[in-house]
Amino acid sequence: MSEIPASEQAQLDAARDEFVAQWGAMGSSWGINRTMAQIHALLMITPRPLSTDEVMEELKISRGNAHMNLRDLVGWGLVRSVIRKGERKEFFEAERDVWKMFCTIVRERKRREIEPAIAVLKGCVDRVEGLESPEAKAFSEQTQALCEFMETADAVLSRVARSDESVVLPWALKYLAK
Amino acid sequence: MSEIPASEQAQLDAARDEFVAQWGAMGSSWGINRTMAQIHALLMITPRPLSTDEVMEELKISRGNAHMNLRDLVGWGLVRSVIRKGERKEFFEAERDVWKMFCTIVRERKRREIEPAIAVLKGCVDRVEGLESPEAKAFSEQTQALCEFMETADAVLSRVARSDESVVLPWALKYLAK
DNA sequence: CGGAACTTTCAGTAAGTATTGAAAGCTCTG
DNA sequence: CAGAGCTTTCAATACTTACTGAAAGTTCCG
Repeated sequence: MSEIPASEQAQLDAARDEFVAQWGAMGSSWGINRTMAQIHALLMITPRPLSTDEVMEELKISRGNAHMNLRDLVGWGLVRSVIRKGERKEFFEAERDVWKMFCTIVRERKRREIEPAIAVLKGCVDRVEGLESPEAKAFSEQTQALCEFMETADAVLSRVARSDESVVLPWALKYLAK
Repeated sequence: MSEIPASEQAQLDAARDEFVAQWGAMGSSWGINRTMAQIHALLMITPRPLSTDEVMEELKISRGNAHMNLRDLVGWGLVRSVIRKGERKEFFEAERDVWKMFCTIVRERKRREIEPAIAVLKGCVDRVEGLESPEAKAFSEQTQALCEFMETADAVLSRVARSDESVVLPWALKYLAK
């Protein structure tokens, strides 16, 4: 049996806590709720599935909170639930491949945010069709430019996130990075 | 003098309000404060610089709020202030070129969010260097993968946002979009 | 210098979001 | 079909973030 000094364990625990806290803070600034980001962080760095109770315990959060955010993460496709045979409890495990994670996030944000935005912009463009005042012209031009931009972004992201390409992607991007 | 029927004006106003409201809502979901996004929207679709008072009036917000958010927008480089000769008031005008806007946002988010994130991740990697337990190994591998990912993203975005390329960019991306 | 015109700050408050904890719902098993 | 074990929901509440409005600060001009 190999030795794992208590001090090393403490050092690791501290690093893990730091990571979870920071990932949570980052989430906030990207419009993602702190707890959700923390749970995600915790699952990413834990090499085995965790139960709701373990998540509650680690992060000192309530059952309701843990439950809801785990569900959301599953909804995003970033976490999957695992049922062990013979156990009634549900366990959760995060996708650990960063490129797959990236593709998943791109795909979801595209669906949840970019596509609706395009619809809204198109609506705005339509509403002023045919108006002749200079103000109307300015409005129409700007909304149309934004709309085209979003459509291009949408198309580019579709290509980038095409799941069967997630193996090539790191390679391609690293090349792009020069 | 050309005719601009009141109904057309009303139609335009409604469309403008809709656009401002929706852009504000979009901002929220991207972690940007609603008012800031609304001011940005308003300035984008107004073909002349506006004063703080005009912004307050249009959006029905307080002076303090208008002021702070205008400052933030200037800080992001999305809005510039214009001083007309002979006038003491300050006016504000948004960048209208969507590709320049895009580059500005990329550059700022990179600086404010990606770079600090890389620093944090590096810190986490360092803290567990040399630890041997399997848990430590898992942690170290995951943080390292995230760190490399962020560095690649950082490099790619640097290239994309290089300001002198903002003319080629639309072309390049439209090509990428297939 | 006095004060008009405008900008900036910030304590207090309002509005919006996230969290808790307890109750209600399932589902399996004896 | 009773109840243990686990999940789900949600009203109440805590926390966070954004906004207001008034006061203080700056700049310019006669």
